[in-house]
Amino acid sequence: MERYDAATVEARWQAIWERERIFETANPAPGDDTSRLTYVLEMLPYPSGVLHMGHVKNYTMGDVVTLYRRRNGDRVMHPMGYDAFGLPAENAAIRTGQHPAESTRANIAAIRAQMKRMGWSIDWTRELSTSEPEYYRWTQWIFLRLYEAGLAYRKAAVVKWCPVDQTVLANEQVIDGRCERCKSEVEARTLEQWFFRITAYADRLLDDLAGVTWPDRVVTMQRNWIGRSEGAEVVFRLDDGETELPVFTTRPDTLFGATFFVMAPEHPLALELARGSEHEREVADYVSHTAAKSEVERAAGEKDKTGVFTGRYVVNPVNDERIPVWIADYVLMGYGTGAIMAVPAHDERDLEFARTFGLDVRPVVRPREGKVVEDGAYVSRTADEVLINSGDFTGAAAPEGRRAITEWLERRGRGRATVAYRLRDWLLSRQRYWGCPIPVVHCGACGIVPVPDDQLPVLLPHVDDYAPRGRSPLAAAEDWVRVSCPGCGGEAQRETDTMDTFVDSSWYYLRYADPHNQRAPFDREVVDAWLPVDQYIGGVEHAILHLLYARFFTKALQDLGYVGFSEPFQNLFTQGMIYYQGAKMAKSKGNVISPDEHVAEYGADTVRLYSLFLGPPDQDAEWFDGGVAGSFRFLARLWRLVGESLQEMGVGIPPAVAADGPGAELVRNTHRTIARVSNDIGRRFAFNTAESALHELVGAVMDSPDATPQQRRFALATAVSLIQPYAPHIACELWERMGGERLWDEPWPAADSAMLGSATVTYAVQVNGKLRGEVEVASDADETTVVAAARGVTNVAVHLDGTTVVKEIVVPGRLVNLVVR
RNA sequence: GCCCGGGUGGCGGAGUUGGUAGACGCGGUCGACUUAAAAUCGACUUCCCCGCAAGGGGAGCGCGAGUUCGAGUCUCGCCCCGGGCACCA
Repeated sequence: MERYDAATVEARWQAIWERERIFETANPAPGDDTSRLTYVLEMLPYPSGVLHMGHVKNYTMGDVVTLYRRRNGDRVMHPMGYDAFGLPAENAAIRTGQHPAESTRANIAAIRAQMKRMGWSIDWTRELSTSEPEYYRWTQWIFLRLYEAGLAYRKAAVVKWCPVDQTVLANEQVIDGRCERCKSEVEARTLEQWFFRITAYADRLLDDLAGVTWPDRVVTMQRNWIGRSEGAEVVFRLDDGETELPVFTTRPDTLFGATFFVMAPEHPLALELARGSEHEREVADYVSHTAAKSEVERAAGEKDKTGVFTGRYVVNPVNDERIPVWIADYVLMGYGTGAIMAVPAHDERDLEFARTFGLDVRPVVRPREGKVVEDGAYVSRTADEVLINSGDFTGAAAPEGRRAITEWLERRGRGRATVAYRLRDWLLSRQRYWGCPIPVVHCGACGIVPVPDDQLPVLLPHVDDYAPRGRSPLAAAEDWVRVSCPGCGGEAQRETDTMDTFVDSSWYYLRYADPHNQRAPFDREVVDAWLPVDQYIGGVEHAILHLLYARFFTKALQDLGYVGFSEPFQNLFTQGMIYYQGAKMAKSKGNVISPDEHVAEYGADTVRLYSLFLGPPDQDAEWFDGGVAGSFRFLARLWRLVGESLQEMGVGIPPAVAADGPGAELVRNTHRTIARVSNDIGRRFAFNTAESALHELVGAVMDSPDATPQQRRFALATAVSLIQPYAPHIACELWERMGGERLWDEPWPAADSAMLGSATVTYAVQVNGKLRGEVEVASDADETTVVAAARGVTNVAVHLDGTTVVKEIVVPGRLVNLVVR
């Protein structure tokens, strides 16, 4: 047989697969059995350049799962698309002068070509791009449905502004006070912006995590992000006797320990309180000073407490005590009510503040056991505490005290049990060009008017100057902005902000199911048949943003009756990142390896194989170029061995062969390999060790010259069959040469459980836990026989000499340990 | 500070319910084939000690304890690396 030439083999099979359209999976017809419908999905790429090795690993993993499941009888949908709107394309466009629509189109074409060259079994009839009007028309449509439901709303708010990208950012896109993308410090601005009311779903987003099979750390990250805290709202009254100032606390049991009261500088009443008093100037200075501080200074800086006294007091509802009101930036406007009761005896931050400004510290709980530090202040973490200095509640255990005080407040209308969340509403407006237009019109007479469905899509106009200037570049497209109001017909303006890209990717997995629907984003019956996604695969960097937003969309669409399920992704697998030369492989780091060179040198099968051989798929891995050759050698060896086998016995694929003669072990080994590979791919997601098992099997063929040609063929044919999910081109080629047909239609090999064991087993023999020898016995030998054989091993006997065996431990099939004295 | 991962040869990593640590691959050394090289095939490749050798002994999975006949794996206390959150009341 000629030498293995990947390029020829791969071109041939890719042509066959395309001609036979084997990657396409039609939607179920009415009445079809839907029980085997399976949806395997990898996160769609962002077309800012070509694919790199991280993508290769991601999509190869999805392809292995897809091919494996197909051969196990599933009808698998495996689609692909492009998350094509967004800042990187636009920023690149500003640099290069190429319009984002053009660069995006070019990048998509390049990526598509790469994907086809990799031989991934993608159903191209379902391909979509979020920047195409056929897609974003429905993004707009969904926005309008959320708007009608009150889940999209507009409000003026202090928002995070990126001065470089010249746009607002969602909370989730601010990392340590810096823009997630360009790393510049974000600023605070007050703007009218669009929000999605994701907070309305906080509890469900939290509770439904129990029903999905996701990595623990992703679940934990989402939980922390939502940040649910149970506690109470306690209403303090200002010394004017009227103004009510509620606070949120998780520790109503410490209410008697409140010795002062603190409001955030952004609190609407902050300036009001000191007006006309001697404190007015100081308070005003402090408020404007903290407003000028950047997020970075405020968040990452020292935790030194600063603040000013307002000269005002509030009354503690539980004991009518007057306590001073301070303004301090350690209280955040965005959480709870923007004001707190300070209990310095039992809260670190309050204590630090009290010490800085000489305020009272009054302990009101005491641990049943344990030390009380200094003046009785300590930060409590245990539930085992008792109330002290707390009026009628003194002596109660803390949990009871908590309940009792909350009820007491509730009865008097001075408070109630409540829940606070860290999660904020999702700010979706962006003052940028390359995004989905928000389909509303601003009319002087009617206010905000949604664009009627029959006028969708609101097309993104072509503008030549899309450089950001703090307002959307769309505002410059005056002809486009000017529109007649759909309500009154009067003169009106289009909304010029575009949507956050994460809106586009929050529903794409639904569109795949019904990608050409012209009347609706998707048909409910179709999505209900396919979804939730059975296996979602992507980078862990999306643990919060994308996954949280997509879950929110699914739940909102369920409530509106458009889908019949509440979670989009039943099983999630997060792959680790690929490092190269010690850094994350990323375009911004300039250390991106494209698969193209390696594919040109060794072929797609080799690159696919090596991308999953690097290590456990959920862990980060270092790419190193030298390793690719090893995967190629393996395929070339398999190729050669099949060639030799063909010379030896011609074509034929034996369904099973007997385990007898010198090749018996090879046959058993083959069955064990089937079991290992199936378990590793199907259950463990251990793609690297499945490959190792196949290496071993091929090695065993070379080590078994005495096996019969049929036995060797059986082992080789099985190896070819098992390698197909990883290296489908060479597998199909060799399978065909051995006399098989359409390997992708062949059922996945089944291991004969009777063949999994060997005729004999090797026992390790230990004396007092130390390995002293090995002994081979029949695998059905009983314990007595095994122990006798173990004692007979020369080196074991030496170590037993002059001792008494007090205990014999036999682990069946593995080891004997003789405990001696 | 809190919450997750991770730490095993020269390197990437195996080690499934506690049971022969180092599978598989990379790299390296030696050998076969070859005029030669490449390719391929074979042997060796954790460290130390004894032995010409076959073989034997000891140590060893970040560090220190513990449980156990037996610990990379379980428990406790630390150290280091990576990630997430971080004044969230």
